[in-house]
Order: sequence, then C-alpha cells, then structure tokens
Amino acid sequence: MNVRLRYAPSPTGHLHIGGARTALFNYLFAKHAGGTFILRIEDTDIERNVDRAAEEFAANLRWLGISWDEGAFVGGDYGPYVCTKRLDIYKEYVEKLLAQGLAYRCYCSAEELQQERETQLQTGSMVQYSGSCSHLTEEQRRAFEDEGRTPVIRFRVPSHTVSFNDMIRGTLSFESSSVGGDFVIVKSNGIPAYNFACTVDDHLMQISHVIRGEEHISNTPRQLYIYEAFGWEPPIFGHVSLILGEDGKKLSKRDESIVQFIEQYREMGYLPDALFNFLALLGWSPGGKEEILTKQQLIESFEFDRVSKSGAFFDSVRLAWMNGHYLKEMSAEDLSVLVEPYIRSYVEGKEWFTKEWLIEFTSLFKDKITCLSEIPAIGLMFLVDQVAPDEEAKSSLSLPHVADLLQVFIEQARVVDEWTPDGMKALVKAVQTASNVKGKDLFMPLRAAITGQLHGPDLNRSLVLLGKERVIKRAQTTLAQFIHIE
RNA sequence: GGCCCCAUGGUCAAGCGGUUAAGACACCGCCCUUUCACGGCGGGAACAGGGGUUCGAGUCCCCUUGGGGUCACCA
Repeated sequence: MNVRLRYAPSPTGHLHIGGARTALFNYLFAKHAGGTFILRIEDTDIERNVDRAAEEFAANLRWLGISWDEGAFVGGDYGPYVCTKRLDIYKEYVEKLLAQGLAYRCYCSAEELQQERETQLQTGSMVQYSGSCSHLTEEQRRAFEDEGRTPVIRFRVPSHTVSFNDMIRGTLSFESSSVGGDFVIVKSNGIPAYNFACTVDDHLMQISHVIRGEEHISNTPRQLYIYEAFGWEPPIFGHVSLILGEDGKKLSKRDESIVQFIEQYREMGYLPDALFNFLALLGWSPGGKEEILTKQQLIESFEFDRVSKSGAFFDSVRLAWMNGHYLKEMSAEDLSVLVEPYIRSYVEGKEWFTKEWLIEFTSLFKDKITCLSEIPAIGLMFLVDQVAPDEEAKSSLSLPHVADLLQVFIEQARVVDEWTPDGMKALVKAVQTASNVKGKDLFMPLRAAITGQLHGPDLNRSLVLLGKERVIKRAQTTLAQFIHIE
C-alpha cells in the first residue's frame, strides 16, 4: 500500500498548536513509512474563509520544519488541492448519489430545523433530523421551489451499525441512530459540506491514513456511510487526543492562558526545532529516556502504538525549558543572527555595534534565556548608553569605600591599552592593589557602578563588551550622581 | 440529556501479568561560582474507587466515580 497522509486545515485563522501537532503527526508517520505527505486546503466555508490564511498556514508549517510533497502551493497528480477548485468534481459525485436515491433535496428552513431541535432537546429525546423531506413527491418539491426555497442535499443514512478500527483506540462502533439523522452533504449555497468534501477528496487523493483530532470521531461514521455508498475502501483512521488548556478542556482559540498560535512562538523567538520536538512529544513518546530528539530521530522512531489516548495539557513551562535547551546548544555565532532583530532598535547606528560585538553579546546571554524576546530586557545594560542603579545596586554603592574605589578604577581604566578579557583581569587586579579592597567589596560596587545591577554576566567580559569609553563614562556618572561623600 | 472517548506524581509520560512503578519539566536541598544563570549531585511526589479473572493485576473484564468530545447548511 502506498502510504499517503494529508493535513487539511480550513483557512479560517492562524496555525494553531493543536493543528500544528496534527500536521506533525501526519508528517512524522508519512516520513517514517517512506510515504507522501499532502497539504490540502479545506475552504468549503466560504463565509469564514480568511484572506491569505492559506499562505500563512503554509509559511508557518514550513517554518516549523514540516514540508509537504504534494498539495496546495506545490501541486501534484491529484489536484487541485483546494476544495473550492474542486466543485465540479463534487457535483459529479452528488449526482450519482441523487440518481441512486442515496441522497435527496431537503427544503426545510434553518428556522424550522432549529425549532425541531429545540423540541427534541426539551423532550430529552435524541437530537436528529426528522427526515421530513426524505420522501417528497415531485409536486411537493415544486411547491417548495415555488415558495422560493433553495434546498440542501442530504445523505440518506442507512440503518445499520458502522464500525472501524482506529489506530489509536481500537474498534469503535456506532449505531446508525446515533449519527443524528440524514446529514447535509451540499449546503444551500451549492458548496459541499465538510463530511462529503472530505470523503470524496480523501478517496480521490488515495489517502491511506487519516490522522486527525479526537473531535472528529463522531464524524467518522458519517464518512464511513459515504464510503460505503460509493463502494469505496475507507482509509485507516487514527484519532489523536486533544491538547488541553489549564481548565482541562479542549484548547479554545479564545483561551488566553496559553499562547496558541505558531506565529506567536515564532515572534517570541522560539526555535522551530524546539517547537517541533516539543509538539512531537505531546501525546506521543518514543519510549526511551531521551527527550531531546532531532527531526530525523523523531521520524525514525514514530509509531502509533505509543500515541497516547488521553488528552495532554499544554505545558508551556516545559516548552520554555526545551527551547532554552536548544538555545544553549546553538553556537553564539549562528544564534547571533537570530538575536539581531530583537535588539536592532537599540544598536542601530551605534559605533560600537559590530558583528563581533553581537556574537559576544549573544554568548553572554544565550544560556540564561528561554526565548529570544527576553534578550532586550536581560541585556539592556549593554544596549543603552547610561544606566541608573537599581535599589540593590544603590545599597552596594552606598558603602563608604566606594567613592575612593571608583576614583581608583577610573584612573586605572584610563591607562589600559589592551581592552580585552586579560586586560580587564589585570585592571581589576590593579584596582585591588591600589585601593586595598578585595572580594565582594571590590566586585560588587564595580558591577553596580558599571551595569547598574548586582547580577549579570561575568564582570570582565561585561567590561570588554561595553568598551572602554562607556565603562569610564558610566563610572564617572555613577560617581557624580549616586555617590554622596560625607 | 443521547452517543462516543479517556483515567500512572502538580505536568509530559515509561510500563503492554511477576519492576524497589523508569525518565523529563516544575519544586526543595547541597555543590560549583566575586553575582545571576548554566552545570553536577540528592530529595519529596503517582497506579481514582469497588468488584471479579489469575498462584500473582498499574497492566485483562465489569461496575461506579471523575474528566473530556460531539450532537450545524463549521471544519
């Protein structure tokens, strides 16, 4: 069997972490089996379609490291890969169903159906379409048409039970009565509804495995009936558990406790490999003890027997840890390229800003952060000309020996030729000798005076990065503004 | 409410009849360190409950409880 999987988002919004994970599982399985991964755009809800959304999906998928062999934007032998460009195809299959009496036109209005549902809900009975239009005579039909009603087309649901073997959950079976009656396959605007388009497309595109979210379990029996009506072999289904929000419920796009869109992670400076790794491990486990895995390793070990049946809470703290890990593993040089946009507004036009400076700056902070957008805040002391000491730093500067210490430091700094790590070591040593201050009493006030904080990267490297001019200037400013000599 | 799915620490999870019930994140402690981090070492912490089956059950079956999904001319 040719292994062919597809991810079929509807272009109604941004790429969501849940959607990305579904795409990822499809991708991993396809690649693992040496098969084909396909991107299809399910745009049958023309009201909700968002301009450029499909392009955005594609861009974010690519950024994440998920590429498709066939489908929208890349083409292939089973196209078109966009539903609204396949209308003629659907029409042909609807006609077949209509001709065989397997589908029929329904003239019930939205209001009438709504009414029906409410009554059913009140009486506690099952909510389902009554089938009132299922056996209309030609006359009745004409009468409805004359009233100006535009029909939908409904699929006549057979009365037998359907079942299928889910890759993740085993055998699932459904009574015919539980699918809610004859369902709509073509909407009154002439466009097919999801269950129909999806089934026709999956069959025509020869999809072998359908991996999708658990919320689609209840759609599966409907689709199975359609496969059956056409005499088609259904694909193998696998329903992945949901990603849960803090409240333990399916992540709602309106839930603000969790950052939900891939685009946002990208903007925050998460690395695609980290997100890829994290998402792959959300609801699946390779079994071993290793958690940091490359795309290649993930592809090699991906199997459905370890896909979890229960929902998984999206733990952003864990994602932050993982991203931090990937950040540490990157070289400062490579990472500096990604860091630059985050500090551009500070460093633009500064004479001290060079490629070497950027790399050193990156190397000073890359082990301390969780994502790149934290960089400007944590590295601010190096990005601005002047710094004011924070409360902790002020108290360190208030020690009685600090005025003399800074005087000595400035004098010694002025005569340093080699503004290098070794030079800084020598400088601090010289200050120690000349001032007769050592240890914390020496380092802390210096750090406070130069960086405005008591915490930060290695002092010598910090001095080098700031450069002679800024260091002396800051020491002078601190001396003048924040040291009060009694 | 009907139908369906799920159930191991706070979180992600290993386990597929016999284990002292892995590992990771988070948390706590210690070490490293002129600071903050990083790193290293160590610690607390789980099989929802009840019945079976079996010599033996986290693992298999049933019930209860709890959570979730879905009931559209949305996907």
